Amino acid sequence: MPKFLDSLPMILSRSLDRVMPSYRRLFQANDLTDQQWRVLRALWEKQHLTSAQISQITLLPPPSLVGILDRLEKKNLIGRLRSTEDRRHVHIIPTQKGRALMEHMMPMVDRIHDDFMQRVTAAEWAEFNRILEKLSEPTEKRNLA
Amino acid sequence: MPKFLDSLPMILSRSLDRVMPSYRRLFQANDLTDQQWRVLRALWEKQHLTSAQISQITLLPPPSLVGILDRLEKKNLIGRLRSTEDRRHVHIIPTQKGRALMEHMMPMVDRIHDDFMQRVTAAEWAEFNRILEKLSEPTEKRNLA
DNA sequence: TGTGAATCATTCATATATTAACTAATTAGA
DNA sequence: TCTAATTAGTTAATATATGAATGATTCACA
Repeated sequence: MPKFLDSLPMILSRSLDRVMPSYRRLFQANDLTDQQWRVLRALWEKQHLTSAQISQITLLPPPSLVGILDRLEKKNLIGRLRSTEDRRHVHIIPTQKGRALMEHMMPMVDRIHDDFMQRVTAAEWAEFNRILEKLSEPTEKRNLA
Repeated sequence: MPKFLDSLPMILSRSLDRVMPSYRRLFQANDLTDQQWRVLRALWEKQHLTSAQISQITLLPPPSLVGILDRLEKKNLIGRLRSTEDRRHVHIIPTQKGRALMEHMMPMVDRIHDDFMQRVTAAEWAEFNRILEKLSEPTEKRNLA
């Protein structure tokens, strides 16, 4: 008798609802939404990404990404640059101001992450990821096994 | 060096993105959104809930719930009934049509859940829940320990 | 017993999610 | 080489999320 609250979607949603506020306080203090930070965070690892790549990394659907990039551009945190080789691609590049904000925030974001990690052992974290992967592994991949 | 994609929010978001499509196909076949189904699902266990109770159970924020209830009411799946004892409360009750839809869908929703559960052992599922609870336990509760 | 605090549902403004469709640019193949 | 199929980014329509504020009630309690 699976209870509603113990279903996989509800468990994951509830955890997200509990985890996000710690991050969101920091984002709001820097006038960013969760999603806007995700885009900057993706650009932290690689300063030169196309819109499609950012969508893949951040899990933000392309139609949403358009508005998010618009607002980041309006705040002068990123720039859009249409590719010359393949004119369908648009390269996203952080501005000076964007890089400065990222450098300001990254240590605090890492700190929040570390605080969560301290709640469990390294073995528990590994086990958690292993089971979650089994639970949510894409069906296509499963059929190959 | 915590990588972006391995952060708790991204891991949970990615899993949700992978799990939801299985459910969403069923919801769409019955002309429901994820959130609209959540409300009906809550009314499955208890056919008499106030708006605030539904918000707590479903994790749907009150401002969102207003519109969701509006649309369920327009589809004649639920009814709103203002309480006589405390006129601030609004009781939400499934209609005949709503109950019929719930009874039609519940077995299939349970089936999807069971399919996910078959991916892991009972021990793994328990361990998963235990670790996730440690990871996302509210701060207030943690301070009491 | 009156009055400020708390509660419930709601509205408002803005940002994002979802699905379908559309445009411009590129590629694949007959 | 020319057209059909693909791809990247975008627009459109509708639904939901988030945070602040409001209106109507009810509660706490001096």
